[in-house]
Amino acid sequence: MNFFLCVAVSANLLSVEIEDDDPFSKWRKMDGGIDITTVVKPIREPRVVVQTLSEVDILDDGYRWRKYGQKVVRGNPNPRSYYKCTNAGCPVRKHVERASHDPKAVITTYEGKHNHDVHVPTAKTSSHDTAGPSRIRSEENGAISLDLGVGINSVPEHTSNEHQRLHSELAQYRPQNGFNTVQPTPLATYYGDMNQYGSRENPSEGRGVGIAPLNHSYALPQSMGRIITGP
DNA sequence: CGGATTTGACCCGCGC
DNA sequence: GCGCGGGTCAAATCCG
Repeated sequence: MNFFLCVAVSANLLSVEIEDDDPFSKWRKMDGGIDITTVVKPIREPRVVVQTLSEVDILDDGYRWRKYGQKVVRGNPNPRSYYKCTNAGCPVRKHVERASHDPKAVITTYEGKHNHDVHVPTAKTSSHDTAGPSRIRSEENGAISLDLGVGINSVPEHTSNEHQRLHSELAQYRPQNGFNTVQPTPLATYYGDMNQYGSRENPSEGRGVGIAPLNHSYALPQSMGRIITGP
C-alpha cells in the first residue's frame, strides 16, 4: 500500500536544482543541504534538476514515462536517457543521466509542466495500471519513488501524509556506504519559481506543502530531507 | 497482441 | 559554411 516507502529507502537525495527564466532567483545552499539553483538562462520551460544518490536510474515520481532516446553526451561516459510523459497531450520530458564523477549520483532533469494529475492512466482503459500512482513494476526493479509534484495542481491529502512518512523513512535510512545522513527537516520544500510565481496565484492550491499549481510553478517534495554528507 | 524499449538516423543550434 | 554535439524520431525488437 505504501508504495513510496518501499522504494524510497534506496534513494538518497543529494541536491535539487531548479532552473527558471527568472534572472533574480539564483541562490544556492552549500552547507551540505539541498542545493538549489535557479540558472539564469533564456529558457521558456522551467527546469527542475534533481540529483539523487541511487543504484538505479529510475526515479519514480508518480508519473509514467516512456523512454524515447538515449545518448552518450560529452564529458560523461554514462549515457543520458530521454523520457516523455506517457499521458496524452502532456509535454513534460525528463532526462536521466549518471554523474560521471559519481556512479551513484543520478541527475534527473524535468522539463515542462504536467497538465494532468499524477499518473492518469493513458487514454485507453488500462487493465493493469489503474491502481497506484505508478506501476508496480518499478517497485520490483528497485526504482526510486520521488514525488516531485511537478505540475501537480491537485493532490489528495494523503499525498502529504506520504511525504511525511517518506520523510521519516528517509530520516532512518542509513546508506550502506554510510556517508550520508538525512535529516527530516522541512526546509526541503522548494518552489522553483519563488520570485515571479511564488506569489501563488491560486491560493486554493497552495495549501498542500510541496504541491505546485499546475500552470505556474514547480514544487519539490518535502520528502527531500536535508542531506548532510560526510563521515 | 499491445505497449514499452532500443538504437541508429536525422535534425537543429551553436561555435569556429 | 562546416563540423560537432545535443535532442528527437521512428522502425525494429522485446516483453508481459
